[in-house]
Amino acid sequence: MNAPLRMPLGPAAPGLRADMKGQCSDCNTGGLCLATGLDSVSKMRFDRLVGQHRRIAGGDMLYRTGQPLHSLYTVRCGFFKTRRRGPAGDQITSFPMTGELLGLEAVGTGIHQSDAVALEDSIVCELPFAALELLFEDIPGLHRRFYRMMSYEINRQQHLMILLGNMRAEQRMATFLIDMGAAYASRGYSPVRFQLRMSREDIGSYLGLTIESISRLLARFTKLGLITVNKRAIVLNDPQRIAEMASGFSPCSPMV
Amino acid sequence: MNAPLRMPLGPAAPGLRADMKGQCSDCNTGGLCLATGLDSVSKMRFDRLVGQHRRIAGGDMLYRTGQPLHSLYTVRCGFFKTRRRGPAGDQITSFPMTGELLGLEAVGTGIHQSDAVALEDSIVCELPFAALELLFEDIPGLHRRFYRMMSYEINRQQHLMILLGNMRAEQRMATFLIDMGAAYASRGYSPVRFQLRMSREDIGSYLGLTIESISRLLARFTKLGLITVNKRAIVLNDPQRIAEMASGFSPCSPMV
DNA sequence: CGTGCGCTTGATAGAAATCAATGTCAGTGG
DNA sequence: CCACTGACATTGATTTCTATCAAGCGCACG
Repeated sequence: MNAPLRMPLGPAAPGLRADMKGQCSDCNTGGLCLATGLDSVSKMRFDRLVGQHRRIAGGDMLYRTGQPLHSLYTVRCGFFKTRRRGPAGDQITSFPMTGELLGLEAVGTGIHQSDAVALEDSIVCELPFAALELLFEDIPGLHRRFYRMMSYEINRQQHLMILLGNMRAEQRMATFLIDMGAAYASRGYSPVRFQLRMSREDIGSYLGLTIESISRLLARFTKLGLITVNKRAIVLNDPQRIAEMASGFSPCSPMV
Repeated sequence: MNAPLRMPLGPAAPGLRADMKGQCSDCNTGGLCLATGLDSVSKMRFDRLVGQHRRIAGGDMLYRTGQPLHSLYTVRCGFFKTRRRGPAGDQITSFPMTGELLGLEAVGTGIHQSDAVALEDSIVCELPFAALELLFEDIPGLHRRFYRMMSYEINRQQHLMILLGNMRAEQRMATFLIDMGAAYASRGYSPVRFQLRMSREDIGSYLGLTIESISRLLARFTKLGLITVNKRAIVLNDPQRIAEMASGFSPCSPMV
C-alpha cells in the first residue's frame, strides 16, 4: 500500500532564482495576481510599485502579529501558511500559494493580526501599501480588483467557518483534499496528484482537529482505497467519492 | 433565580418610523457607517446615493443566497443574522446590528453567497453598489474606508474561526457573551445588561454547538452566579470572570 | 549510533451530540 | 375563558466522536 510513488507533484520548490526585480509581464501567476487585467501602461506603473521580489526561506516569517503593515505580498512562487494566535491555541487560517495576496487582515488597523510563515523557500512580490493606495487613484480598475479580492477572501473564510462549525472530521478532511486539488488545478497542475507542503500538525490546526486525528483519517481514507499517501505525497484515487463525502453524502463513518 | 428582571435592555425595537428618506446627517449610527468622516459636501453626495431607507419586518430576508448583488446595506436600526448555507447544515456568520455593513460577501462575484435575515423589525440604508463604485472615484477616502471595513470583516471572521476551531463549548459561550456586551457598549448601551435578539438555535449555529448545549451552558453559567437569564434578557453578573473564561483562564469544566 | 522530529497506532477518557420527554408561553379559536 | 397548537426552551439519559494519553516507528542528521 505504501509502495514508493512516482508522480509529478505539482510546482517544484523554487530554485531561489536570481532575478530579484522581474517584471509582472514575465510573471506566470496567471489570472490571480492583483495586476492581472491591467493595460500595458498601468502594468508598467504597477511594475514600478513592486519594490522587490523578496526571497523567504522555508520556515521563515514574512510578517508576524503585531508588526505594522508596510507591504502586502503576492506569492510569486512557493507556499505559505497564515496563523492567527488565539487564547485557546493557534488557528491556521490559510495556505496561500502562487498568486495569492497576503496581508489583507492588516489593512483595517495597519497592524498585522496574524503570522505568515513560508512552508518552503518562496518568492513574493512586495507591494508597499502606501504606494499601492496612491496607485488606486491613478489606475482605473485597480482598487475594484483589490476589494474584490478582499471579498473573495471573506468567502473563503466563510467556507472554512462552515467546515469548522458544522462538519465531522471525515467531511473536513474530504473537503480539505478536494480544495487542495482544486487549488492545484487552478494553477495548471493535477487536481488528484499533489505534494502537501504542510505538516500534519498544520493540517490539524487548519481543520480544527488534532494531529492524531489527521493521521487516522488519512489512514482510513487509504484503507478505503480513496487515496494513496506516501509521506506528504497524495493521490486522490476516487476524487468523486471524496467529493461526495465533502458534500455530505456518503454516511461519514466514525473515526474508529 | 428566575425572578422577573427589570432592566434597560439595549436599543428598543424601532417603531418603524415614517421618515424613509432621512439624511446621513441626522443618522445616529455613530462612527460605524461607511459615510462617517466625510466632509459635508461629500456627505451630501453620499446622501443622494442612499436610495432608500428600507424597512424589513422581523423574520424577513434582506437578500438571499444566489441573488445578484444590487445593493449593500447599512443597518440603521434593528438586528440581523447572516446565514451561510453549507452541505452539513447552516452556519450563522454574523449578527449585524446598527451601523454595520451587509453584503460584502457578494462584492467579489456579484452574487450573494449568504442570506440576511432580520431578527426584528429593522431599517436599513440601501447603497446601490454600482452607484457606490462610481462614488469611489469622486469622494476621496471613501474607497479607503470601504476596503478597511472589509479588512475588519476579515478579522472578525478570523476571530470566529479561532472560536470554532480551538475553543471548548464553555469558552465559546463566554466569548459570545463578552462580544455581545462589547457590541452594545460600542453603541452606548450597557455591556452587562442586554436583550438577546436571536433564538438559542441561532446562537448554537453561530457557535457551532447544538441548541441543547446552549441551554445547558446558560443554565450552568446561571448556577455559577455568572449571569442571570430571563428568556432572552441577559445580565452579566461577573463580566470579569466571564472574560477570563473567554481568555482561556479558569479551568473550563465539562458540560455535565 | 544515538537523538529528535514528524508521524502512526492503540487504549482510554471525556465533551458534546443525540435521543427523548417535558415545560413555558403567545397566539388562536372553540 | 379555556383548551389547543406550535415555536422555543429546558432537562435528563445515553451514545459517539474526537481528544488525550501513551508507546513506538522511520528517517534525517549530527
